[in-house]
Amino acid sequence: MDSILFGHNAEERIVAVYQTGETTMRVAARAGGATSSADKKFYPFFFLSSADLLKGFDRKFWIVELAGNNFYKYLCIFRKWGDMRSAIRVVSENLDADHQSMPREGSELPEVYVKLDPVFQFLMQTGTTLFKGMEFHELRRMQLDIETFSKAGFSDASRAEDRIILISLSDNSGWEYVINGREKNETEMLNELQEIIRERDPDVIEGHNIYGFDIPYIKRRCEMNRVKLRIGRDSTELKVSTSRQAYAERELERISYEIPGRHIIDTLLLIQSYDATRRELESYGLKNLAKHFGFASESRTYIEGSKISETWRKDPDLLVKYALDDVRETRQLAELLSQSRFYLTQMLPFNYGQIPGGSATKIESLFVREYLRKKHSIPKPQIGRQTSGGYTDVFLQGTAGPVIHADVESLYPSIMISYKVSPASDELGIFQKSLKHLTRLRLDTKKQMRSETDTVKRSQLDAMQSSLKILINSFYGYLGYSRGIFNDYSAADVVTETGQNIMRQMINQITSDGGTLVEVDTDGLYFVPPRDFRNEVESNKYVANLSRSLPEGINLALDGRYDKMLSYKKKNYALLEGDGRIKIRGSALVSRSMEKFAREFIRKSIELILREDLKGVHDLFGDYTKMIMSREIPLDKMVRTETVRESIEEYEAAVRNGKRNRTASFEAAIAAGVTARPGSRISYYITGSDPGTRSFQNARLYFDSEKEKRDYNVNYYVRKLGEYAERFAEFFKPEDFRKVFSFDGDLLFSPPLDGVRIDTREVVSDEQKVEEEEGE
DNA sequence: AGCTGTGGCAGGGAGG
DNA sequence: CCTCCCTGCCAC
Repeated sequence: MDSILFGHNAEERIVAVYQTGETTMRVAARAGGATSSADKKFYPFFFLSSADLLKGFDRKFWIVELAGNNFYKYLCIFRKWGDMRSAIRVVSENLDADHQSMPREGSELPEVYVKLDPVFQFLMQTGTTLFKGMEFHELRRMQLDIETFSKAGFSDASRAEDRIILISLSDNSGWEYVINGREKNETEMLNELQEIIRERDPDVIEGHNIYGFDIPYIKRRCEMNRVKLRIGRDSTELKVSTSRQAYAERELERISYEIPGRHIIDTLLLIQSYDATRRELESYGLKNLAKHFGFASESRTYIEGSKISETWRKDPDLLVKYALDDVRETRQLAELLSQSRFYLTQMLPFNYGQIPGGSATKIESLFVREYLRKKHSIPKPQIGRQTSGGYTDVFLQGTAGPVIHADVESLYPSIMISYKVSPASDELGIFQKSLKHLTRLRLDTKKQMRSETDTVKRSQLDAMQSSLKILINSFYGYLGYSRGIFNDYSAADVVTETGQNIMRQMINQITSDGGTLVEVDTDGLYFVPPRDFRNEVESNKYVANLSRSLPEGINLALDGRYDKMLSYKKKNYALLEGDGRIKIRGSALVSRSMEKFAREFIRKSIELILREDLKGVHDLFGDYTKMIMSREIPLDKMVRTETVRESIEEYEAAVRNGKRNRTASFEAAIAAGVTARPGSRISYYITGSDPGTRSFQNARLYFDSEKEKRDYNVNYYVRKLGEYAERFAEFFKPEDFRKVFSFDGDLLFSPPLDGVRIDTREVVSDEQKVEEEEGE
């Protein structure tokens, strides 16, 4: 490569521009990496296991020999970008569809391995990551939102009579602007948009569902109006790259957009990954999110999607206000969700906006970049699997208190550092080095954060330390990751088994001290402390004592104290906090797919049981029975909502082949003629009157507008209520359970509950079972 | 195109 | 009834 001129100086943050002889390439991260030509993938660099593969093409490549004993010993770089069809053929033939897929027993991995981003960034930026040294607020972020007019009531960018009526823009300096379709025709609007983008020169363009709606819509209208959309940093056009993917017997086309020299951030994607673990959001609509996060302004203008065109005719100024509110909320949402991604960009060899969702990919990119820098060969994945996991046990079923929750701080990372666990293939020792470095960096950042008084700086430091935490916690998972090139299953087993031993040691200690264990899961223990250690100060002291018995570098910390705990089964329990609040954990007790009435019933029952109000539980059960029988409960509370993992086509094929059974969710969707794709949420309820009905035969899809229909199967749901109540049978003697969970109907008197108590019992823990077996 | 792991509970259908 | 097997959701 003759010269590399690369981006991100203060004035012009083009990602990379480089020259190879007579050809100049401008690269915006991945787009330059993988182009498609005549169905042959074209990769500018790749790793090789043997240099022989490219014999005869010497003029076309640079082949860099890498040191060490790992599988891929050569790095290959194209010298020129033209005329190399045959070379590409050689590469593609060795690069079948499996080149990055799971290694299988008996099948050899390809001789060619592609890992684009780290190599790219290494070559482009000589190891310097994007935005290095910058603070989030220095980034020029522009928000964009369009409103469209449609006679038909829904937007279709390709329809001649539809058009863009408003383009609202804002940026983080507080600037706001609306390009108004009353004054300009669409061509003028699109041209003005380009002028503004060039003039204000944002680093980032943000929007809610901007990939799914705004950009493609603008792009299509530009084509129809014969306007070139030159909004790249060097006035190049918006780039569209399509990739095909064979999926469920048909081809899906994936479209992605790039603005050379700028970054696109879609807040919809950010919120999806935010909610992936939390699952607390009802909807991903901008207005709902603004309310949820508390930045919806009180004077916010709300207009229903279907009323946009009508409002445009009747009250265009109102629509302008509405459009501005949209960009303001987008700005705040991005502010909240994109900071940690910004700081990750400074650490990882990825472009902002292209940071991968998966944590293993992030870690691996660090390794590959480092190996490249040292010109060292890279390994291929191990075949096999991890065989052990976290230690989980329950010792008590029923109620107990007061209860302490203590957990080993960063259990797996601490073990990996203290016991020097690292993958066998890591010849350069990067795993330990980067894990230690990132851990130290995080501790420093947290310390700084604690002493920082300025709220803006504090939130920056918080974003930084939380992105570090994400990275650090991924190291363990990466060891057992089947597709990780540096994976090492036995190292993963060492980590989990060491963790198990540490937890067993804690359990034995607490028991011999006279404490009572309730539940243990992976790195945390719930227990009633020994008699003399029950108030806050003493609890802290006790946990500190326990911690001292652990190996160097492994620390136990007090995480919480609770007045009472209701222990149901492993990973399923409820906690009563000092202030009266209740936390419920576990899919058997809280689940988003569960009918709302059931969630309510379980939550209320738990609350009453924790407060020892068994008469209350009895009445509650009676009330719910009555409310179901009289259809007093609206339909929306009887609905189950399930997320499906397959399309209807895949489902039907699986049923045909006997690979799976019919299920209510799919049958409801099919009966209603609704499509379902992986990830679709299907809401349904059971109709008819037979209580023992097979649910898939009587499942009906639920629509939001049908709340008042109430045509649900009363008998089925009464039975269902009984099944939910069955969960509580674990907490009573059988005869007591029958007294508490009985429906009095027209009886004048309820059965007396005087002698009824919560029956807390010891569970034979897995540990004891093992001991018994050994004793035999 | 992109994908971190194991452990555990519940429900439902099918078949014995 | 019971067991097996699958799916979905969740804890960590």
